[in-house]
Amino acid sequence: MLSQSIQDYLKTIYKLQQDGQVSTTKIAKTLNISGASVTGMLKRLSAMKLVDYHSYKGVKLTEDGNKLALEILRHHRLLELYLKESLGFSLAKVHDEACRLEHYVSEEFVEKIDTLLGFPEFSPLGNPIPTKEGLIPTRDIHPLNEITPPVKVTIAQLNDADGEMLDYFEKMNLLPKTKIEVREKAPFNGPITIYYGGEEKILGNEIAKNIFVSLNGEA
Amino acid sequence: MLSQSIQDYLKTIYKLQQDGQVSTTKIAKTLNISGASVTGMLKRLSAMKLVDYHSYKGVKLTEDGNKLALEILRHHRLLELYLKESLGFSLAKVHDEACRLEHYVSEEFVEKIDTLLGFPEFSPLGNPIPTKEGLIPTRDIHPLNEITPPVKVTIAQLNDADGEMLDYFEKMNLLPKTKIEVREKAPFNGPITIYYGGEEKILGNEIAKNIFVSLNGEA
DNA sequence: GCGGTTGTTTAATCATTACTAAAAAAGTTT
DNA sequence: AAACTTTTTTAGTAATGATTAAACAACCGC
Repeated sequence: MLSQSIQDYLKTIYKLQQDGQVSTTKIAKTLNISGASVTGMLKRLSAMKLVDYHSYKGVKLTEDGNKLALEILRHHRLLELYLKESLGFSLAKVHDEACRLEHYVSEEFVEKIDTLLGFPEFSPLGNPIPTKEGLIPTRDIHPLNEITPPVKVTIAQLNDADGEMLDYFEKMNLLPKTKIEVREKAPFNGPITIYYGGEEKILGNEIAKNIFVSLNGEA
Repeated sequence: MLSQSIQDYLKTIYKLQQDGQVSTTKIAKTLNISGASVTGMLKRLSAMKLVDYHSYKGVKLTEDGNKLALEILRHHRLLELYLKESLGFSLAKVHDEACRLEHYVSEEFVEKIDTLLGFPEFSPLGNPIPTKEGLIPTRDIHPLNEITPPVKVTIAQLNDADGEMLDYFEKMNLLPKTKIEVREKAPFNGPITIYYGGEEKILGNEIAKNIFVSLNGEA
């Protein structure tokens, strides 16, 4: 079995890959460790053929690495849903608990909760749950920072990469299924003005990038 | 949080303590590691004030160590019951899965499954589940090797220390609630002849030590 | 294209937790 | 009590996975 650490690297690289080039520093920041540690681990992962890594050039998951990352995500997101639905955990705590457990639940455990939950497609944060075969359900959603106002949208997905940001979303009540009105968007990646719950709020671009919305009300 | 390794040592020492003096070698055998590793760890645990350790004299858990060991056991046994009752795991797999997860579930997780299960007192293997306050439910049970035949008894508890032995119990269908007839016991810790499920079986003393039975039919 | 900033890698270290081999202490025989 | 056996500890080493400090590469502005 892969170490917890390696699993975390793979998961992180997978997620960062969706946003473009993956650099040492990005990984280091995401995992809150030093860049040097990342370099060291990337060499190991490269030797294990889980990533393609070339000094100063960034990393990419290999076929194998990708498959493993999807398995880990599957565990994580099924656990999230399970913790919420079956054990009544609050959204705020679901992510952290799943982050710890995902490395240690057996394949059988995951199968069992998958069945129990009726083979769900999305986590409570709206993230797609890869199937056992590595297929990822898709929806027609858009990052909030690319929405052109004015328009009414529904929050569909929150990036589950950053625990602190999730705390913020929860505090702000910006959760999946919430309907919001996008009122204004300042140019040059400026802040975005939205209206929901009877109030107007302003979100920075960086935050908005992590909120995905659907235009058709699908949550 | 204590490392998985430290938690395993504490749990092991706790269990061995119930059988008398705890030596380096006993711990090493139980955990399947070298004696030298144990010596090293005992020094660390001693420095952490979790055990009283004096070279060549054996170990004892301190007050603090005992408290932690009970917490770990609580996690383990509640998980066992949960995996069996709520997720339908087979008895055979419950132990291993719980062994892995016990180190990583949060206090809140444990509270939730405790409530869900109705604050149970015994694990599926019949082991007492310590309460949050560290109290241990008791029953009037006896190790099978100390039973004087002939008498009919009910299996109440299987020691959950050794995975392989559990496999054996399961294969032999020697599980809690099973009613058995103790027919004969050879002197000088000799084998014990029992009858159940329409057959007569002979158990070695070492095995019998790990089976606890009740005389009053209570399982 | 030179100098500075930023990002990345190397090198040396540390903490954990295991290991083996050898030394030392304790216990057992005779 | 001397000799032998068993148990335990010491000493030295290894793998993982993190660290800092320093060297090195890449990019950016002028």
